[in-house]
Amino acid sequence: MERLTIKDIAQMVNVSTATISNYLNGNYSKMSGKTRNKIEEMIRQTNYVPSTVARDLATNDSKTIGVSVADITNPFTSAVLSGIYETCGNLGYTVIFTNASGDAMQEIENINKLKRQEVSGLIIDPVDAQSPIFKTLNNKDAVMLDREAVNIQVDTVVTDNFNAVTHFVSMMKENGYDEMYFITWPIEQISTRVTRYQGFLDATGYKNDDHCIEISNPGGDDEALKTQLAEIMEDREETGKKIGFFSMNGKVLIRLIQAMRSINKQYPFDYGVGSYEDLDWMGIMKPGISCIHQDSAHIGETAVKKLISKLTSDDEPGKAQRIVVPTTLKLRESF
Amino acid sequence: MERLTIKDIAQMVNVSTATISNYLNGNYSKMSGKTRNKIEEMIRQTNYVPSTVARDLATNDSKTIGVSVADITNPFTSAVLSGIYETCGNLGYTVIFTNASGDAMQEIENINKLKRQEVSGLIIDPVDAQSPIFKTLNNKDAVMLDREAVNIQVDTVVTDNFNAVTHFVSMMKENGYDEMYFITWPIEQISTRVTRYQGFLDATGYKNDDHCIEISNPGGDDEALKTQLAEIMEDREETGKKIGFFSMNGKVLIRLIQAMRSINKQYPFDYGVGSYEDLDWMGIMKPGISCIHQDSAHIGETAVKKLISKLTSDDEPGKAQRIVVPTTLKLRESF
DNA sequence: CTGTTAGCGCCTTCAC
DNA sequence: GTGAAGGCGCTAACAG
Repeated sequence: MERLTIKDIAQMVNVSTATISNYLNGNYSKMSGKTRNKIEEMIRQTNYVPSTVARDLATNDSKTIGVSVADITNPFTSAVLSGIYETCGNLGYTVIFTNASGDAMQEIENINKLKRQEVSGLIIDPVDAQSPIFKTLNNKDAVMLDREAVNIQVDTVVTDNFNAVTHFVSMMKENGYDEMYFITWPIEQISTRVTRYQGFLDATGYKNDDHCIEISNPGGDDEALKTQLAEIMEDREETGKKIGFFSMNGKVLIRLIQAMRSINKQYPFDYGVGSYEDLDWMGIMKPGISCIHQDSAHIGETAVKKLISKLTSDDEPGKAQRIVVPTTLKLRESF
Repeated sequence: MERLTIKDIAQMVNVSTATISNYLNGNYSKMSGKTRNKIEEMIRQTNYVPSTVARDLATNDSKTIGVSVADITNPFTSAVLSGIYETCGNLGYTVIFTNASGDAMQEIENINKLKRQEVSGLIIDPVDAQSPIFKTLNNKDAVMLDREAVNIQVDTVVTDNFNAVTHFVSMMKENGYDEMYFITWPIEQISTRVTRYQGFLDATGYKNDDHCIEISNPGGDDEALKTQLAEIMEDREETGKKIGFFSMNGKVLIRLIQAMRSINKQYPFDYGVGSYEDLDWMGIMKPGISCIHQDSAHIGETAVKKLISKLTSDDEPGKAQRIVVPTTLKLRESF
């Protein structure tokens, strides 16, 4: 993919490679306007492009940041990645990206691979924030985001899950819902799920997990869910209580609505719903879905800025920080 | 991010760097089992990782493929990227990724940047397949996908847009739709849009563009669309014709449904709809949306395989090929 | 202003 | 089996 070297064009212009190098690095003060012009001309003519790998080797700085994402297929992730990419570009960094596809083992491999690539820094959207691999990270050159470890070792950018959910669910309660349910993929210590659930508990005041419905994420059939929902709804008919559901994310919401539909229940008449995550289709659903919106691209941007500021400063980073990014509410007609 | 070098561990084990290098490259036949063990042990102890950039420079082969995507935010794109990433990983390649965010200028920059990075090969999901930048590509080390140029210069992996749409729209006609409309973002010579539209024309037999509705993609307000739809629907009431719409993609479909709803029209009663693109929410829409499904990850996989087969073969690639990937239909209740 | 000269970390003959 | 030495393309002092 490459051909000419700095030496070639040095010969052609009849100067030393050092001068070309200086030209390449914008040190124009170190050469006459004349040679500068000649170099410029020659580079255009020959279509010469310097080798970044040689440069990286020489400077021992790749100006690339390695990214490991949990699952690129997730809309949240691609938005984050988009923010990361754009911000890196603005700051003169390249991104090399790896995808764990939701597999914690793959994630470990990815991180090792990135280290081998001599990236200047790491941004990680973890599958498993508790993975031992993260203990090997240095807070000087890494940032994590979204899911967080219980004792964070590196700066972590997270969404304001707790307050967002507390606020949202409180609103539902104010709207007269007597009984609320939190529906989610298995919580499994995953910080985002845990925190959203805590927000739910905080708003509702429930002391046990009777109002938490976990569904398996692979899909599978939802018979168990249907019967559980049927019972809840039946109960409602007897007591006349207004009941509401808060879904941990868009995919779970889809499952909920499908299951409800199969037992002939419609929101917002038979039940109220709200969801974490703001997806475009939520606006065109029969009654629109009220939800919590997080600015995913901004999360990526924040992570990059934090990382690069650490990379370019020479004082030690100190204790790992938790950087929280706010959310906004999108109120529609689903409750 | 790096510390030890090959020299360091050579000293520690008391052999030359060449031996270490041989070890690193699996040339175990070139050393005694004893030294091999010592080296292995030392590498584990010291946690030494060889520098890829030095290796790349020395071998002049980076084993990384550069990817330029049109817009990472598009679900199609992230699925493709996921396929690309996975396949590259299996084949021992790293991917470095750039995102044009739908901007043709940015795309040009990205491609130049990738070239500078000395990638072994390029995979491009173009914003503008006609961009002059693609004339600079070599069919030996590049593959394009999705959108294609009128005269392709490099192998291009595309979806079977024409047949998919022809087939789908024909089915709608068979279901009794007397009049069909194709709704789309501005076609603007973009091959995927052009081809889908041609499939539509083929199925319907329309000779002019009276049944093509273009909407602007930024969003904006859809007043024009609403009045246009209102007229069409009014006409329908007079003539009693059954009318159907085919949407070029999921986002356009959302706009269509929203506009229809604002004039109080519901599918499948007042009109029928179908769409290109299969998104998860289409299954939970009031009546489910019938659509055309494309296996995006498979497109990425196909592109990678084609590329790597070219990179590793030493005969010239010859004329650029068009590789078409099939689609499947998902029939639900929207028409 | 311009050229010389060491490296950067690894690979690869080519002798020993 | 092992080591010495040159080189990959570029940068960064240091001289001149």
